[in-house]
Amino acid sequence: MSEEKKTQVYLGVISLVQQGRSLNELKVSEIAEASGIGKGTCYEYFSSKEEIIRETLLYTFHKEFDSFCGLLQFDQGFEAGFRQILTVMEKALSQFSPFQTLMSSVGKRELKQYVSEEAMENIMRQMIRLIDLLLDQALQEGVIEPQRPREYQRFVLIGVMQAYCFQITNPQLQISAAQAADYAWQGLREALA
Amino acid sequence: MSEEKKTQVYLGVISLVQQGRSLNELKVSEIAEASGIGKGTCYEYFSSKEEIIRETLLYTFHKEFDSFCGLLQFDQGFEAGFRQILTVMEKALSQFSPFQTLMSSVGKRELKQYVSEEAMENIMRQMIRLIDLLLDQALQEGVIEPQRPREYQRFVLIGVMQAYCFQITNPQLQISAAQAADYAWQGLREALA
Amino acid sequence: MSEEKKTQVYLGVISLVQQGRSLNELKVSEIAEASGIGKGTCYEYFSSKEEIIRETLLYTFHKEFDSFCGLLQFDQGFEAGFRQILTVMEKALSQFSPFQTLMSSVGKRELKQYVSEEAMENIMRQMIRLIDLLLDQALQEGVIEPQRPREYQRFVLIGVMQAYCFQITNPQLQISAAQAADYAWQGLREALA
Amino acid sequence: MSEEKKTQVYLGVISLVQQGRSLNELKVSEIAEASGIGKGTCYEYFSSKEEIIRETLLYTFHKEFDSFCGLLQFDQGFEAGFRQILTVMEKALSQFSPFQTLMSSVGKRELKQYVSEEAMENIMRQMIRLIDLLLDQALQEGVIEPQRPREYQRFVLIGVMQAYCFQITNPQLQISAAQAADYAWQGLREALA
DNA sequence: GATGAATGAGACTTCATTCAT
DNA sequence: GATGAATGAAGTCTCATTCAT
Repeated sequence: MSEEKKTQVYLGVISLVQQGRSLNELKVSEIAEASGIGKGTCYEYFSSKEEIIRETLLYTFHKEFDSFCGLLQFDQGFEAGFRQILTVMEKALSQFSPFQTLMSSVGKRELKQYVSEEAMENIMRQMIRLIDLLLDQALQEGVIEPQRPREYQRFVLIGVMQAYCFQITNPQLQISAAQAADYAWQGLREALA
Repeated sequence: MSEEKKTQVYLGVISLVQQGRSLNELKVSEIAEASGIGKGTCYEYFSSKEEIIRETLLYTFHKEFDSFCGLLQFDQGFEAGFRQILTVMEKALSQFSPFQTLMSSVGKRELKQYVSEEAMENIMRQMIRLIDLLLDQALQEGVIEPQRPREYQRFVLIGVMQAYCFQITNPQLQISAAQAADYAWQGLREALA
Repeated sequence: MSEEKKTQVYLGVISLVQQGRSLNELKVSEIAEASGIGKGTCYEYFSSKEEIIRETLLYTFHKEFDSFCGLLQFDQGFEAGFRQILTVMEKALSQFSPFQTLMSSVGKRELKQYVSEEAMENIMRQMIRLIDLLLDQALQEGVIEPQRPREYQRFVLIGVMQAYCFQITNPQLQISAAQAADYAWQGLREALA
Repeated sequence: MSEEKKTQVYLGVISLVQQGRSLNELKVSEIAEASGIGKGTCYEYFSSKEEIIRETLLYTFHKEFDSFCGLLQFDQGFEAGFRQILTVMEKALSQFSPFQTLMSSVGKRELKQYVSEEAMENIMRQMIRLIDLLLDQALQEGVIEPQRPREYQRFVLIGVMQAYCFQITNPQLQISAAQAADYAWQGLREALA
């Protein structure tokens, strides 16, 4: 069936990138080989190489975003949920998740070539909604003070998560993941309490 | 003189990228034309297209980093200096500074192809030193409490700066630059005081 | 099939050289056109222009050497066989056989670039073997005296054959092929009887 | 003076070829460097690269031919003179004389591109004249019988000289230069006496 | 539907030649 | 007269795409 074959191609592209190739140097012949299909067959399901890459990016993002959301736990309290997110992000970053891997091989500029402005905005909207869900839970549990404007709350949550990722991906800062998670939690508390 | 011609080429590349082209789709003929020299002349000063791009990245980064450092003010107090940095970053991001522009058109993966691991680490080291300089000033002025570990201090400073950049570059969050700067300062104070 | 396409290319190269082009001035596009295939197709069967030329030389030599050997007749006596060789060489030289044509457009120096030292030595070894076969027949028939050392016999046979070729290819000496063949036979007899 | 500079260039070309480069791969920049002059200066004395190569070939040939003729000795008898020629040829071949070196790097085909048909014929005429001079001396001394036609005499002389060169340049035949010279003399005597 | 041989546009790079100094 | 920086025509080779099987 058509969607299966397409997925086969997505997985081929992902495997190549995970082997260290960068997206814009992939050849159609490589993709076909990595996907276990013939070169010509790619053109039965996609109209061009660019479409293959664009759709692979979208596929990967949705897959990863869904699994990311699935891992979220709102039932064991905000702190547990927050730390769970950090863990998931750390795993994604250190294990080179498909999405992370793909993203690291395209610049923002190229990304726009592949993914429409609209798709990007949609993604961003979903992320903001997720952030707000988390903040709502934190408020309910009284972890953070209610009087702060929502914009500031978002600012802080984004900040600690980004700082966490930065620490993880820059070993020169010489902090363990656990230590960074504690700092993230501490920073969040102090800035929002 | 040789360095002048090279600079001419760097500027040609930068102008192309600022016109919206992405680094890895540039043709040598375009670069030559944008630089106002003949195609063959490029090869008098660089041995390959890759060398042109690599050296342009290094040139741009060093130029920008120097000018960034030059704009720092340590003499009017920490808060003024901190806000100055935010302003500079905002200007760089919103005006598409050459470096920002170039960076947005290469993924991390490609970046490694062009810039050696060692050069990357060197850059990171310089940034950490800069962060520490700022934190030292904040400590001297009593803006932040001395008992916190330096790692945590860095974590927070990086976090607010990254969050600030994130707000600036994602207009969907609907915050003005000034507002975001206030949040950054507030977050810094609350998390480190 | 792969070997057929390669042969198609060999024939293309040969036809170009027979039209007066010299090997090292051939362009891939010309070769492709002369072979009746697309430029890119050449690179499906050969990895570079140099490989095309090298393999064409080897192909042509083997083909010609085989047909040369096939024309040899050991069954009608030494003189008939010897004159047959001269005839074959004369035809090859005057009709611009593929091999002769190719050889005339590469210097020894270039030849070594294309054909390995080992291949050259192998060829030479085969030629010596051929010479010895002829000399053995001459000895059996009593055309030449047995007491001469084999090295001298070879020396003479090579000498008359080379002189014959020299006469053929230098019309200034104003000898007909038939006359030259008679001289070759006479010289051989007198020097070896 | 003009001729001096030209000679400087000839010597530059010769030195390059003696270093193993082949004529048709030389770059003007290399020739200029090897000649110790600027690239542009070449074009003050020659109108093109082809002219440089053509004139170098002519220069080298004439120089070598003259020195070859100069070494000939007609005053110590034919055998001494004949053997002297063999020695000179052997030296030229084994020591890679400039001419020999240049010749080995152009095919006959290329040679025609560089040297006019007329020049070639002229050279051949001179060689025939030389051969005839030698044969005259041999006749005077009674080394060879007078009744043979001149064409046959030439045929034999050319044959032994070519066979000698062939032996020298093909070590696989495993004959020393001295042995080959004896065979050459022997062959000449037997075929012409 | 699946394939991969064939293709040619177009990329990078070289280098003979020019010309301002 | 001497130079070499600048040039662009032209070469080799790649690779996305097509299409006959």
